[in-house]
Amino acid sequence: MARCEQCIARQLNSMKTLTKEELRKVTVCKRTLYYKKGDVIFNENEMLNGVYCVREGICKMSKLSANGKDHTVKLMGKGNLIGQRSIISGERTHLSAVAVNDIELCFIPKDQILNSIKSNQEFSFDVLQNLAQDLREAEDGLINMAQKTVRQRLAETLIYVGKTFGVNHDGFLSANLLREDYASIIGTATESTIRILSQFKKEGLISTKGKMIRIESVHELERVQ
Amino acid sequence: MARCEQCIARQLNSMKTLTKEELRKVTVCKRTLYYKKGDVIFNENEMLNGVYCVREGICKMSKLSANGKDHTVKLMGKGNLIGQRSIISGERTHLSAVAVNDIELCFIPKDQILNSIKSNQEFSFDVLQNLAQDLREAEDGLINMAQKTVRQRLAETLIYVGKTFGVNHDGFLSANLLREDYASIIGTATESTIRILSQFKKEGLISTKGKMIRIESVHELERVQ
DNA sequence: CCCAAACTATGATATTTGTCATGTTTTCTG
DNA sequence: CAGAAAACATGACAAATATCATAGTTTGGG
Repeated sequence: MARCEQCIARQLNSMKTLTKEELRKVTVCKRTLYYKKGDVIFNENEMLNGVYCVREGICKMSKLSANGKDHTVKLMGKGNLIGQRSIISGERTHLSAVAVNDIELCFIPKDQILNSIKSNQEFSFDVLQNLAQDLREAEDGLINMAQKTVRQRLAETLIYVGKTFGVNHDGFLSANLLREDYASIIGTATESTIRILSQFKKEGLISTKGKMIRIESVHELERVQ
Repeated sequence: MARCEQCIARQLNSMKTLTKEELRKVTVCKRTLYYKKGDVIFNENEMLNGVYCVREGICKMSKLSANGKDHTVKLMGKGNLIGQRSIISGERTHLSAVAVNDIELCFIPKDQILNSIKSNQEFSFDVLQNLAQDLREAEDGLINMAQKTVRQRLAETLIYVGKTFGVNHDGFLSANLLREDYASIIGTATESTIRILSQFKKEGLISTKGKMIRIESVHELERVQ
């Protein structure tokens, strides 16, 4: 059984503030789970029994709309805690979690988290700050959706994906997202995404090789109108 | 000096869980402020020294975009705490707060709030749950912006404003918002908002008298496509 | 109570984005 | 490695929404 004390993912979230004793308990009660690309971790409107800490891979949090399309609210990578909001509010999930590529998660029972929130003030405040950060990001996303063009949102998303999930040895974005995934994030049709990627390519802002995308000029992407 | 123990607004937010001793302290250090319609409580990118508890009136939280328009992320009414997120994260504001009509606020210094978060576990957890709720609302708003038409968003906003801020004796919405305010909330042009309100009027979903709006059928508004 | 300013209203037109159709390329699997 | 499925790509057209122009109506301050 892998020891949580040595987990890198933990350093990236509130669990970095857990005491040694709490970490020992987590090590004992956690379970490591593996999902394949496309697998559903949970659906909308489910009760969760714990949170999932991402150790490897990318997971998308999305909601299905009436017309059958889904919108991706955010991507979760190494260190992100999936289901944290639902556990705290005690409500059912309002988003589904789906593996974008093969992923490895640690499931931590909710009692463990809730107990630490109630007993460990430092942990509790860190969770509070994390939620405040998430809230800010969600509000900023809302504003982007309202005020920016599809072109601008796609440009920003490419930069974000590059910064957050990095690039491989050739400089191509490591997060191997489909055009459809990008469309779901920026809230547009897949065809529109493809069309704009073609424009970006013509304008020299990006280059592609198959489905892979390489950013050629972050600077110019930032200035897209 | 008004005593916080008896304040109705307090019952509507996390401050309902403060101890008598804490409330006494808040009563002493709080200041009551009055703003006129259009007054700015704070701008984007300011450091706050405390939170503002809405006692009366409505305040909009919005962000200015590059093209000079602003987008309203949410409306704050009686009991809402303005600036809570910024105080918790320790960051500057990312939204501005502007009075939509004449309002009365209580300013509470941040130390008072932060001390209670650190020492009062019940209060801290309640704030956590509030943030979780805010996060859910922001994410839902993001999805609505991406998936719904302007017509649907306007219909939902009218229902929301009716439920949240009530109606006057004639059944007209009490929150006396401008067409421009609605446009800013749903993320569209003022003209589009006016045009759709005219459609709703023709379809019998609402009626108007000057700038005032009365919902004639919540049921049908909910079904707008 | 009158007038200016602010707000509401509507038409004409432009722009953005979505939808449908169709073909090509890439990737996966036996 | 072949064939099928999935993903990518692009054109033509439709729909939604923004922008600009212009006019009517309401509201608040002197």
